[in-house]
Amino acid sequence: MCAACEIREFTFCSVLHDEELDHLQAIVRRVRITSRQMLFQEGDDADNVFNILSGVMKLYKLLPDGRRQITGFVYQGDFLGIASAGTHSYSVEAVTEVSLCRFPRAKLYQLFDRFPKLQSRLLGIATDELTAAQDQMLLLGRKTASEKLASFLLSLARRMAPAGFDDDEEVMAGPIPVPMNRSDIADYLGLTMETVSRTLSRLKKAGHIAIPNAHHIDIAQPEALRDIAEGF
Amino acid sequence: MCAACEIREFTFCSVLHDEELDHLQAIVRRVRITSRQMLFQEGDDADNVFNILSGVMKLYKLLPDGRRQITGFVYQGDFLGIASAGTHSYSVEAVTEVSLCRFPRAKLYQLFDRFPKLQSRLLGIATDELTAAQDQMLLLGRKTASEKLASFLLSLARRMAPAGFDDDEEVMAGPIPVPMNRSDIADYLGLTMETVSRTLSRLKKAGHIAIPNAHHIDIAQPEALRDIAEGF
DNA sequence: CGTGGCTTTGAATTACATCAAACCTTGTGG
DNA sequence: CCACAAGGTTTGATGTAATTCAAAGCCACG
Repeated sequence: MCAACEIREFTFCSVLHDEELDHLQAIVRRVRITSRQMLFQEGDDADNVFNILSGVMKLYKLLPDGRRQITGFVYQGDFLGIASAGTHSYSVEAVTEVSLCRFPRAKLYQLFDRFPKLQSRLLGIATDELTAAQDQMLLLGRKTASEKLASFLLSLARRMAPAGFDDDEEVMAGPIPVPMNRSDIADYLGLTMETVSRTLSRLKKAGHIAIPNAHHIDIAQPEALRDIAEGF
Repeated sequence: MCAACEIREFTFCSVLHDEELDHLQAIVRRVRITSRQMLFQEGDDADNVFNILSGVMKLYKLLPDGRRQITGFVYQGDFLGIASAGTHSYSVEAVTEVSLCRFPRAKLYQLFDRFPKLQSRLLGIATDELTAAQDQMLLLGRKTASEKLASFLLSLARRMAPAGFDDDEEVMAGPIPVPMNRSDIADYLGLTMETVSRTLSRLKKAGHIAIPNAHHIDIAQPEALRDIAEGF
């Protein structure tokens, strides 16, 4: 039931009020996907778009010899599937168990006529993603391994931090869950798994972070990490 | 006069027909900018959006120590200035002399109500840019210097090639103008100027390209270059 | 417990960067 | 009209951050 959706206010659905939401309700379908399962692949027809209810997924592109670039991770509340040519230009795979809302693209886009604010919202989302993509280009093209890892950890904290994380006050409440493995992080940052591991070890030795276990990282010195991330 | 605009059919303006175009006409202003002049800078209020009539501009982001990442070049017909937070997240500088149409953002966006297809078009543009950004992430994160240069030259050919260039038939009609300098190319591809120069020399020695002069490159073997670009 | 799949650490290699100098072009003033 | 100054480009020698190859640790699960 969309009207009672627990993450409604964090997604594009929030632009519609209760009775308008019925139109979304009419075309949506909940889907559940287990870890490592593909949602769709590069080249597939982009028949559906999605909204992440819970879990984490990775978007990536491949070169013929298997080199992989992860272009983004999507988290709870994120919109997924804006595609240009009618086919997807990247593949999507679940990092954790994921549940999502699936909308037939054609039907959703038909609603744009009746609810222009839906389309405005989508334009806003696309615009934000574009800004994020430009930040990532700066990271991939010009940042060092330490700067890449620092940037990544801070952005991960923004999305995965347990309640209590406050971006302004620099208060980190406990370790951040790191759902993806070292290989995924490497392919997201344009590095190798080994370099990711080594660089995390160095950040740990410097006292900037703690690593209670491979899938949890504690940001001990947010301010220091931010300086590194921004290249100071 | 918008209705008589020589590049009308290649821009977002094409979604409006003659009388609708008057509304654009009412808010547009032509601007001319000389080479090396800034259009706007990272952090500036995004009060205007632009349409390139002629010339080439570069978009870039900087790190505090001066490292630069060029996130894109824009050419004739390209739309410029989609920004998220109300401020620009990148700087824009003219590579050549440039003339463009300037639209006050607020006024243009007001037209979305009356002409929803304007907004659809903008969403389409944002979507295409997002796809291009993902391709560029793959390039920056995972391609070698040769692959980067091959990709760049082919994309440049698509935008700068003299009439007669046919993407399918692989017919290259004469040398491609290369308006940007080696340093710009380097900052776009995440390399140094020297590596760009060396790599071009190697492509030349291999017979894939000819370099009549620093600002013109002839793609002698498009098929070979494409294979390199795609990582085969 | 043992086995398989991550992750970490170590040693050797390499693609690209850095530092440095020579080599054009192009424009300018004598 | 030529010399030469300035800015960009190319080429060379050397350095290094990150990769590659390899092995050892560390869990988690049956």
